[in-house]
Amino acid sequence: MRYAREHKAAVREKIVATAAAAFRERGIDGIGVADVMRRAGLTHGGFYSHFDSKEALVRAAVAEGFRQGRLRAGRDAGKTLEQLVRSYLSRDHRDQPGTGCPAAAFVGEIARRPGKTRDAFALPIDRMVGLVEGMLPGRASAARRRTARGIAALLVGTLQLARAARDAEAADGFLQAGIAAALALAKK
Amino acid sequence: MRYAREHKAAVREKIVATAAAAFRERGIDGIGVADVMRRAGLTHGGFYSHFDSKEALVRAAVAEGFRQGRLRAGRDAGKTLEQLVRSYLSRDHRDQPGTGCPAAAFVGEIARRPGKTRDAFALPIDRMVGLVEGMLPGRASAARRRTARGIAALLVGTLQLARAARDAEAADGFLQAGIAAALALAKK
DNA sequence: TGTACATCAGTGAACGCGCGTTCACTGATGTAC
DNA sequence: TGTACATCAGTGAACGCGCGTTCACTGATGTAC
Repeated sequence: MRYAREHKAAVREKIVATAAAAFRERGIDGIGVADVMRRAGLTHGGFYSHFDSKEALVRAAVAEGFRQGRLRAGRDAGKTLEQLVRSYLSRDHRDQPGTGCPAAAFVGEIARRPGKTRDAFALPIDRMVGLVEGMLPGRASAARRRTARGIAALLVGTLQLARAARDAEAADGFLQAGIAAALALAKK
Repeated sequence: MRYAREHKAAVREKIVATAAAAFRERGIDGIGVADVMRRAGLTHGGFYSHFDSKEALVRAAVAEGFRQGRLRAGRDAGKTLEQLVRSYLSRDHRDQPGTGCPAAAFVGEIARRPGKTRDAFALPIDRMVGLVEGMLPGRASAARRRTARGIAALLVGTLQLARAARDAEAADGFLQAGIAAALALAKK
């Protein structure tokens, strides 16, 4: 059946948004093309009229995840660093990877992906560091960027360890430790 | 052919050591049973006389990785925290994931693994935090453990971001930032 | 305005491939006599 | 000490399954007349 003018672009957007959530929840290799299409309410055969390959979808989904994510420049620019850190290292974020930070979700897999996929990851990471940097006191400098990178790495590492933890004490303990450490670094 | 008394245990150990490296290099889902056996100089059919399933090997390999790893209590207990941090966040460690820290290698995948595998990860993480804690100044306390957790998360996050980076400036920049941040946290 | 045709997003069966796992078999060595 | 047999780690073909990808087909709608 033939569809109206903007139908295709809307469907593509739906597939990308579905994939962005599914990949973050289950890992890139943990979700197949057919799974994504089913979640989007379609059949898998039509996938290749939207994308050249699964890897092309992965690239689009990584970018889309950062666009929605908790560290979106637009949404978070008005926040203080403390608000951002507490939101990032919240139980809610820990328990909802599908709508959470793609940096934490993908950082472990991304190094094994093709170059173009790695590029789609590297640029938003730079923006994430820049966002943190902009919230730090003082003027822009190499030292401020260094601190921002440290805080970004701390956030990503903490969220992952909290998600990996087996008991509530450890899972909450990492979140608390991450918040305290991030605030300490910000004040230096 | 029948083999001498301790042959089987030695072969099992070889399979586990091979898997511990291969899983860290390529990810758990990135390496198959047949790959591991081939790397160990065997054929895949014999695998199941050593392990009940691939997941049983994963558990053994995770534990083995921590036993060899850069944060082994025995090897690193004499080091200062600064020495440990500089070794952990070295270019060498970044570029050699196969012989590197299993915490950084597996933390992203482990949450999606069965409970027993997650247990095999959680215990060594506790030991890793304990090792860092023991290197911090002051007496044991909730605050000291919190700082140790923050430093552990920072190390893991930094190593992963450095490995994911696309250019040398970012890859080295994260390592430098992680070292500076870890030392700052330790001094607090 | 009404009709015939072209379009092409979406369908669902099928492809080759690699995965984890199973199994009948092999054959060097330990054990029983 | 020498011989026959049992053992069982390792081999390699085969299993079902799900993956990414391809393809002939469908049919509602846009376009041409």
